[in-house]
Amino acid sequence: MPLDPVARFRRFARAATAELGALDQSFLGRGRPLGAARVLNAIGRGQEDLAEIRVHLGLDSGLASRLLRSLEQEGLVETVRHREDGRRRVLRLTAKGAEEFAAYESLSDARAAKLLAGRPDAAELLDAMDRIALALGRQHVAIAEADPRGDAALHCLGEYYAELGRRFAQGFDVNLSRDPQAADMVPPKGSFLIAWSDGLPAGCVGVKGAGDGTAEIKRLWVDPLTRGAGLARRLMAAAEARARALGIGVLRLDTNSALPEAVALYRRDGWTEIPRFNDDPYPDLFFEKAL
Amino acid sequence: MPLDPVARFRRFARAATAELGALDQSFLGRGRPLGAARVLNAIGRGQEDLAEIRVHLGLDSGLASRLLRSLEQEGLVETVRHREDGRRRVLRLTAKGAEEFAAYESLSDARAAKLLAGRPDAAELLDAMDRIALALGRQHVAIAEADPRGDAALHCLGEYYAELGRRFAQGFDVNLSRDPQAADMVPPKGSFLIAWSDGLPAGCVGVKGAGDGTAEIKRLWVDPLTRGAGLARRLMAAAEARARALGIGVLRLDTNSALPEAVALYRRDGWTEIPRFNDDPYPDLFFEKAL
DNA sequence: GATGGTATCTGACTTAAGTCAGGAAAAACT
DNA sequence: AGTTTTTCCTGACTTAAGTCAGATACCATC
Repeated sequence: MPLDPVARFRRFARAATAELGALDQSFLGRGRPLGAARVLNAIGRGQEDLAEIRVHLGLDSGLASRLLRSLEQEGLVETVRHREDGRRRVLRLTAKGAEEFAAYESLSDARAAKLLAGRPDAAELLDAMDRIALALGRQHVAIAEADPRGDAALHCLGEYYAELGRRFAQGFDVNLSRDPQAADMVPPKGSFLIAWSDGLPAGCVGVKGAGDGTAEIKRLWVDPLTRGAGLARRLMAAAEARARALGIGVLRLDTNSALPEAVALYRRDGWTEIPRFNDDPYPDLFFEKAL
Repeated sequence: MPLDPVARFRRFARAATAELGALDQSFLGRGRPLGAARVLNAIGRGQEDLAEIRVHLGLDSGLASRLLRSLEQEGLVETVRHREDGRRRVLRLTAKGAEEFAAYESLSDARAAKLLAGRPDAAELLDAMDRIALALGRQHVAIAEADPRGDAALHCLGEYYAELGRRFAQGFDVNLSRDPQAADMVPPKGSFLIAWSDGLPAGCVGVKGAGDGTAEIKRLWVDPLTRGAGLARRLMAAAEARARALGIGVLRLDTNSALPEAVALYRRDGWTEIPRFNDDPYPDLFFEKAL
């Protein structure tokens, strides 16, 4: 007697909208109509193209224009002519606008914290929420270069090491592996790319440059909850493109046969197996690709 | 480097509202303003008190009155005088209203089915959704008498047997246990109660009447995802109240020391241990309570 | 049967949201 | 250069949503 999937989904939808409606409420309470607050927040989250915002919020062009005008009159937003296309307008928060945006953010954060507080099962709840957010938001993952010593990078690497520890029969100790120096994964020598799912890291890859026109791909990791959507492949493609832009002509990498998905990906994407090129104890497979 | 819980929660909230907004859209598309559609759906879901709906939807009394009026003029809703309180109005869908409600339901169902379709990970997704819906909606669980042979009852009992199988060292085979005849759990002899979480069963308990003023409590089960919120206790209290109403003076039950939470609950709620009163192979503890 | 409280309704508002036709400026195309 | 397309703006609307001050009918209580 399994329950009806549609009924389960709809129960979820009702519960979520009932609770999450409360989060939308934080868009009120600052003396500004919902529409204007939504536009302000879209700009604050980095959308700077009016057309983009119109599509995203589903607004009529006249309405969007008026809402923007009211924000301008409040002194919260300023518009600059687009450098290449004079018809377009680039939107930016003023200092006052940024303050106002921060106020909305902290209202939302407070509501979220309150909903989480005092739940003994918060950890499992958050895991379930991650699963859903990542599944529903797969399309919106964006890859961007990041500091390999930043918090997001450390999160990704921590998860990566933990997974290797689970997957390798002998476990995995970072200290036994040649830890790639972060300095080699910063331009102009190399690069470190993170896949961002709505502001949270969901995957990473490092390009560790040798400084001689070659580099190694390191630390390819994808959050287990987002796997199966081709993110690893997108990360590899982004890493190759970035390497090319940095003037790197040959990429190498080492990996382990205990990671068959990764090995299959490399073979499929034009990597060729080569002999061992280091004495790291963990890898047993080595690949190369000319760019 | 764990991710910030608030950020995770808010990512979830954004992903969910973006996707679930689509479900709200099904409230449009039938040529009726959102407000009226929401009232119609609230009535269709069983809310028949105008004040209740006003609170639930957060409406001003004037607004609620007008929305209701427009539904009446469309011939979708009729109002009856409350039997006990003449100020109140009991709301009911007309045949035409029920049709219209069903149309909204199937629109929503179709959207939900579409969002689920083609997801290879639908099963895990639904588990995560259940967890969230049950955690967020704990307050809204309602206990009601149900047919012990109905689909919901079969679902609960299936889960119950499966859990016993996991918890008992020797496993559990329904056929070895004295299966309570469903007929003994139907009024006036006994009762079968289900805890409903927004239309889906989240727990159950049976009162198996002997017909001589005594009865046995059977099949107390709570969905693992809702545990820890006192639902078992509420179910037991409801079962006792129902038994009392059926003229039952003494309740008995058998249980197993492999189910310590249940045993603790019985002891806490005024049950006293008694000697074995049947030869069922599974139980090793026996309790009684005078009503 | 007077008093106070409750549930709903009515009418007169204000504000927000959404629609639509048209127009100006800039870009893209021919 | 002329035409078309794109991007945004403006003004004149309609509709929905929300507010508020009473009015009406009913209930409970003394």
